[in-house]
Amino acid sequence: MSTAILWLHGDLRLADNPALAKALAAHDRVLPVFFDAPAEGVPWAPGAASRWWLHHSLTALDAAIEGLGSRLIVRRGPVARGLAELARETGAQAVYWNRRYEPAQVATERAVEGALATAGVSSESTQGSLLVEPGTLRTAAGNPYRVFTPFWRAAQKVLRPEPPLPAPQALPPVPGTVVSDGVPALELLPREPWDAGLAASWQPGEGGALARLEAFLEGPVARYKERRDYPPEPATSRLSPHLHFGELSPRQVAWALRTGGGPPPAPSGPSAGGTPGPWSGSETGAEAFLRQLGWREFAHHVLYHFPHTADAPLDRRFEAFPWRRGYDRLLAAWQRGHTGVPLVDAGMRELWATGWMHNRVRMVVASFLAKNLRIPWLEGARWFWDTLVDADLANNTLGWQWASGSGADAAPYFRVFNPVLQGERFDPSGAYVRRWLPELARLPDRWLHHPWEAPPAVRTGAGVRLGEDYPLPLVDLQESRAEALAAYRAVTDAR
DNA sequence: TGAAATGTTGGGGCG
DNA sequence: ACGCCCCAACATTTC
Repeated sequence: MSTAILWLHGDLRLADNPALAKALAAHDRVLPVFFDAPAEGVPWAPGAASRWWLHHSLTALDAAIEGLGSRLIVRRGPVARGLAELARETGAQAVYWNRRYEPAQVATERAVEGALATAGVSSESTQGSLLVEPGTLRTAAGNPYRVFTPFWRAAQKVLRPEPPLPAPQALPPVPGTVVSDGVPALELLPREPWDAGLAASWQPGEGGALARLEAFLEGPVARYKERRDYPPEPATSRLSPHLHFGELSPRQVAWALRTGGGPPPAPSGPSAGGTPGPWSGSETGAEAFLRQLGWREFAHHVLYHFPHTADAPLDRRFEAFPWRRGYDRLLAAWQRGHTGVPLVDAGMRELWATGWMHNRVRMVVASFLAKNLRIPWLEGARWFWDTLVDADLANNTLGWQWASGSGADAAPYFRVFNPVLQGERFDPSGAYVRRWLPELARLPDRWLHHPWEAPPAVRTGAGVRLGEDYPLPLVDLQESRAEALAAYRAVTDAR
């Protein structure tokens, strides 16, 4: 009897899992194992919201695996030694996993390969978490892409629609002698019960992921292109945490977009060089959403090639940026949604309450932190890391580098969002701000996004006393914008 | 996947 | 009728 180990590693699903399929095809027995290696103090160890999600996702996965006649083995790290020991215990000949591309994950996989080689066990890794394997795309000059548009153009040339692999109908049982610590032993849930808002907003696990995908395809995707930028509307997919934990693969999403999300793009055949992109004219909702998956690809690609960017600017000139000093009070106000700028505060409160924030608002709050407050973007990245259920090192890093102007893509430093204009443009009815800032709900639309400029009588009539019911803005938007531009100019001029 | 300043144009009020 | 000015609307440039 041949035995394989399936090391689950950021791919908490049974459908479209290449490592699982490959292991099942080649072995009589497949032992699914998850390792938690929560070394304290390690940079970018999972935050509180991620740990909450992981607990529930693992619990769901365990139940699904039991439904197929097996069970999930849960153990504590370190992974390399743990896998070698499990192989010795069970006589496994091979370990299968799907590759991941964050710097620490790459290092862990190298360590696993070394330990398994020493133990005489073979390593079998497959690609399942991205549409395009990092390292395979290069510019004409042979460099990794740093700008999204040419990256995505190149990616589309190699992308082929592929049907996802089906989930197995059954799994061979794990021998009773194999010990699992169980999910609760990982102590992933918060001690203080602050997670009610998360539980009300999300259903972690493969079932929840597929349900969310189906709901998106049945409704919002058709008008995704037009509505995705409007925070009060339920126009986005909310698939990000499911994708992060691998409860759903991008290949499943891409396939569903082609087959179930409106008319499939015209078959363009094997790419003829020189033809315009498939959606050079009018982009459909499905295509616009696929482009967002493209940003996820791009983020992973950039972090893979520039691993220092998780902690330092991609553009090294920005290491000399004159950040504000002594910003504790301002940072705390931003984190809690007490900046006095309604769209910023609404976003930060949505994040705290639900573990998620609309993408348009993420850009606005990030610009406000890095530019108007001139607080180091890493502080924002760390807060997002701890509070987002979709916290993902590649996406978070790219997003913050983009917003701070120090990183990838053609995002010039001088792009400073004006949160008042952004509010008036993307939340014109004020529904989003009123939902998250009930203390401002009675302000008329005209003043909702800048209450400090409202006539006193209007504020009184709406029951808003600035400085008491709602704060005055932490900084003057025009002044702080000018200061940010001056600071950025100082850095970018000094080559 | 900006915002603000600056430049240009054209309609209309008015002397 | 004509020129002048104002200014909204739009385009371009700059940060």
